Amino acid sequence: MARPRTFDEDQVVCAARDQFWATGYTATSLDDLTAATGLGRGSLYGAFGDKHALFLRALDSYCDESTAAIRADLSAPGSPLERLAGHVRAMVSIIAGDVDRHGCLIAKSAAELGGADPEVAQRVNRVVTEAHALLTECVGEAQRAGELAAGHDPARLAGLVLVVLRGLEAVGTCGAPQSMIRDAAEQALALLPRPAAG
Amino acid sequence: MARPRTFDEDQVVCAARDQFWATGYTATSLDDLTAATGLGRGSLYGAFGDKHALFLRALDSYCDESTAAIRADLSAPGSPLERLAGHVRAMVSIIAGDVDRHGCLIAKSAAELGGADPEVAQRVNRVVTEAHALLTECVGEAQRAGELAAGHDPARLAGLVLVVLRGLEAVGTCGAPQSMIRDAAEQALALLPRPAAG
DNA sequence: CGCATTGTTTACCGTATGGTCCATATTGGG
DNA sequence: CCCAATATGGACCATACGGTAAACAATGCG
Repeated sequence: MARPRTFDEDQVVCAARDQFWATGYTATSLDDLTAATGLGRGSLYGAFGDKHALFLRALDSYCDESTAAIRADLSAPGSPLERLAGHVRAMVSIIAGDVDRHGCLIAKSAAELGGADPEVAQRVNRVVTEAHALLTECVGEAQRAGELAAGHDPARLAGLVLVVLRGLEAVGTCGAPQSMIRDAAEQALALLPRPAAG
Repeated sequence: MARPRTFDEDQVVCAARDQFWATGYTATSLDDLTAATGLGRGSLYGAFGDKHALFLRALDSYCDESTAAIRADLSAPGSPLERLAGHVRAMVSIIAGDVDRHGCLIAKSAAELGGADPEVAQRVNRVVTEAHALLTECVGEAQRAGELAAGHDPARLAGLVLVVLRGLEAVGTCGAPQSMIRDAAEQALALLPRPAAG
């Protein structure tokens, strides 16, 4: 009935996301996007609307993958505390291995647009809320398993873990050495309140 | 001998800094800057060079004030641990009171330009290094005063505190509720390793 | 009072921007 | 084979961008 598309929409969103990730929203031009995706302006606008809509699509893709990665880490094999530690260490690996200093697209978008763009702010806030919920669940499990002290509100404790995780990303983006990032993560894990011995 | 300037350079840098702070480097136009500073393009370029140089001046101003604020908090009256806690709570107040979601200009600049602009990266890294040094000094004092457990490397502990501080800012920028920010800060302070009782 | 020197103002420049339009190409249905 | 329908690619548009230049204003010195 009509000419079929020659591209895969998800692949294009992925390419656009990498471009936005590397150069930020404002500093990414339409020419950058056509070059990154291989699509002409007409196709891009026909399929996604405009630059801002494409960015939201790209951001959504990143957010979905981030949340899925957290969920995967926290539901991996192992005890609750092992899974929590595994997630923290996985984040450390990503942050310490980020040679290009692209940072996290969510943090980057929040910094660049969060204050002025409600659609971005809403997405960023949603990811943080979901991450907190997942961490809360895992902390609760660790408490019930006797790996962490009961008597602490798991949501509050998960909030601290979330703050540490975002802090690791932030200092990494600021160029802190890998050793500081690894050390801080291990200290945070070690200082989580354990049950009284015996 | 020559016509005198009609503006105060520091005041102009301050106005430009606020504009960059609000809208970011790339999204701030020359027109925004002339409007914010009240100066014409000629004066701006005559006094500062170009947009990038003016941004670096603005960033330097912000960095200097930030470092000075940390130093002031950590050398306020009170015991070392009280000063450390005072600084953390001061940061919490700033973050929780940031209704406009401007965030921290250093974090914002690091996110937007840190990966591509070595001059920005260097400044950001310097502030983080200085903050770490100041925190290390204060943590060491707290250990010597018996408020924190000896036997922990003060630099490592200070790294964790720095991570938590930057994390508080990051989650604040992401729209986390004030309660989470305050809670996380208090938990972090409470979990710092104390000397064994007795 | 000139005059050199510097600051200020404004018009202007070339370019890059986000976005649109249209001619062309490719499909399936009649 | 033609037509409706959608996709593609590139020319094109108005505007906004960072930056420059030149005319003009204000100062101190001689």
